[in-house]
Amino acid sequence: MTAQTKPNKRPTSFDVAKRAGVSRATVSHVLNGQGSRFPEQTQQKVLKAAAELQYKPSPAGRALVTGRSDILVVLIPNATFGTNLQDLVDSVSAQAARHGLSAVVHFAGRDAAETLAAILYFRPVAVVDIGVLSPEDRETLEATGAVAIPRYRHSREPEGDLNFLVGRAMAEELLRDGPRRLAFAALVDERQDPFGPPRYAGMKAAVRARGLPTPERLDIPLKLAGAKAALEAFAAQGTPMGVGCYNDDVAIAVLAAGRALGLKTPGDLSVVGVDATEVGQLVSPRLTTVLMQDDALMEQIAADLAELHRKEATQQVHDPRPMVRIIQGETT
Amino acid sequence: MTAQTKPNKRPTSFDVAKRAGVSRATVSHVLNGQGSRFPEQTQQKVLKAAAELQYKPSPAGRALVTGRSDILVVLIPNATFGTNLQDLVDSVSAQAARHGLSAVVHFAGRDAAETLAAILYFRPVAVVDIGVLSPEDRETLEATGAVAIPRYRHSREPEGDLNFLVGRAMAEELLRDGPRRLAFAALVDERQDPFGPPRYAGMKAAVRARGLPTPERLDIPLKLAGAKAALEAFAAQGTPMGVGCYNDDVAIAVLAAGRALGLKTPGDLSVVGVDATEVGQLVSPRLTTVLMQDDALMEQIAADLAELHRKEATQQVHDPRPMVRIIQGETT
DNA sequence: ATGCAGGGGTATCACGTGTCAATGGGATCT
DNA sequence: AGATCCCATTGACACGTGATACCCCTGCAT
Repeated sequence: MTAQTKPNKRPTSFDVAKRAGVSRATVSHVLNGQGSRFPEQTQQKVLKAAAELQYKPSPAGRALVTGRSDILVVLIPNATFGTNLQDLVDSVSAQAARHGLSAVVHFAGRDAAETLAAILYFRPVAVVDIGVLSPEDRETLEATGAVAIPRYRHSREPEGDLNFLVGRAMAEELLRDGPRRLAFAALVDERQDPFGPPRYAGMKAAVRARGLPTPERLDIPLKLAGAKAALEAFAAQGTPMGVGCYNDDVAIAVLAAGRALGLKTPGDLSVVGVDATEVGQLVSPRLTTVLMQDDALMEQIAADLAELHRKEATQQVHDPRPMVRIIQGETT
Repeated sequence: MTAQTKPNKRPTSFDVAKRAGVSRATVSHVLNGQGSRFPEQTQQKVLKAAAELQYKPSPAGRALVTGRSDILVVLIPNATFGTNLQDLVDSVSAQAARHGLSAVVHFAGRDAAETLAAILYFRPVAVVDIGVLSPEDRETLEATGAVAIPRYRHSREPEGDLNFLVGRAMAEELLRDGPRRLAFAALVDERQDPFGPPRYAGMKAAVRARGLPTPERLDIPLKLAGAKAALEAFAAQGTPMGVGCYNDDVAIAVLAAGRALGLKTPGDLSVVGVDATEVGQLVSPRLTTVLMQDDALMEQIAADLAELHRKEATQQVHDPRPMVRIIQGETT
């Protein structure tokens, strides 16, 4: 077989042009939305040929000439990857695919600079960032031409931040049946955690509004021994007490520690988690927890994504109503 | 300012060449390992210039000319993303970075063809696949020049599969104190799950070896009501019974269902989970669970990764010893 | 007949890289 | 001294695409 055998390569725009009987430039124009200048018949020829060959533009070629890839990075805080974040990833991936983008998940590392460098490597069209990047990082990112999503924060005030509201809701639930000593149970993990501080701040604000002493912060590891030790010092000051937890997993650890210390729940120790995890509703006692439903955030992300491949700037989504709801369990 | 202002672009290999006083071809040769042909002095000049400019080759340009990107895809089964998988991702990412590759996480979707297409889009150097891809998919993948990692399965026999061993260990633990009726509690989730079947198979094999009736399969949702309904039919046949669960979360659901049905654990209902989750050790009763420690798999992946940018074919790792260990809890 | 306008299409450049084939020059061999 | 060889280096091409500037042709007005 000396004859040239087809190396089974993916078709290029040149192949499409040949099949459609036009030049490669015409193909490029038609396929990139500039086709309105061409008569209907020509456009159809090109579209038909492209479809028949299952032509997909080469990402590398496109990236080389435009200086930007077709990649959308979804930046995930490394600390907590629960069902809700997974749903976010699924949703964003689906939307990205619909807009011809390819979504890529990236877990934020310990080192912010390293994380940013890894992202910049892809020269992405946009980065979906739900709180990992600092304002400076976002600025650096946008200086390269990438879009940081969501583009608008609905509020610069802490009171508008969803995680702040979560903290406040926890404190209010814990103080429902009267004043108690409160604490915030943070996650002990070397990975960075952007959500803990605002939740703690929310608790502190709610407590301060009632004239009660500032809740302290406990670092709760997800091991019984360590959690018990961490809770012991706080418990030694007397009961009853209430602990608002970073998430349901931490709440379960606090409950286990309380059990080991012989504390009654909710009598001596009441606990509130965050996330409304399935597991949290399956343990005994069933967890009281906070469900966050950030419709505004999701809508804003969807809107930003939709407006991405048009040139228009995104409008701020109309009705920002972050929602926080207490799921009543048996631990408060 | 009519003078040309530096547009602050990233340096190209041309800039490096200019600074080092050599040609661009020389730069490319030195930086791609072919530099042994050049005298030490020239290499140092190039390396120094590249370092000073912080030169990073353009992924797009490189991908365009080589037909392959610098991307390593880590394919994750969508069903279960626990701490262990996250550790795997971390480990692989770090190794990839060390070899100049960029790791990208991709969650397998429901549609296998779609997942494969999304992967192929990146034209990755390699894909780390711990059980999602079918043999045909792997073949398709490798036909494009990508490497499917791990390259070797240590055993084609089911007895060598780690998940099979997990199932067997669960059955043996459940039967430790004498024969009981067994069941496998599978995850009810629309997302695909590659690990459930081999675990179930392992249980069946162990049970059959003892001449006991085949364990049935229960679909356990992670909600109390649904889990209770699913367990009720099985429980109606009489006690005692033992349930091997897909993972610790399912095990917790089974325990909750048993509690709701008034079953004693471990008297009437004994339960074994998988993964040795932190939460599993914090609930009461503390979970008996199976810890998988697949050193062989991790070593194989590391070896494959290391040999990737050399041209050599990977040797099969020397000592394949998949390890499965029972963590004794209070549920058996 | 000549100029003009504009629709329809294309030649060509630029993007940044890896690599083959070729060049020049110095050293060695005959 | 002339031929040969090798080493260090480089020019040039190819990869696939988006976009700018240009050309050609037709129809119409002058």
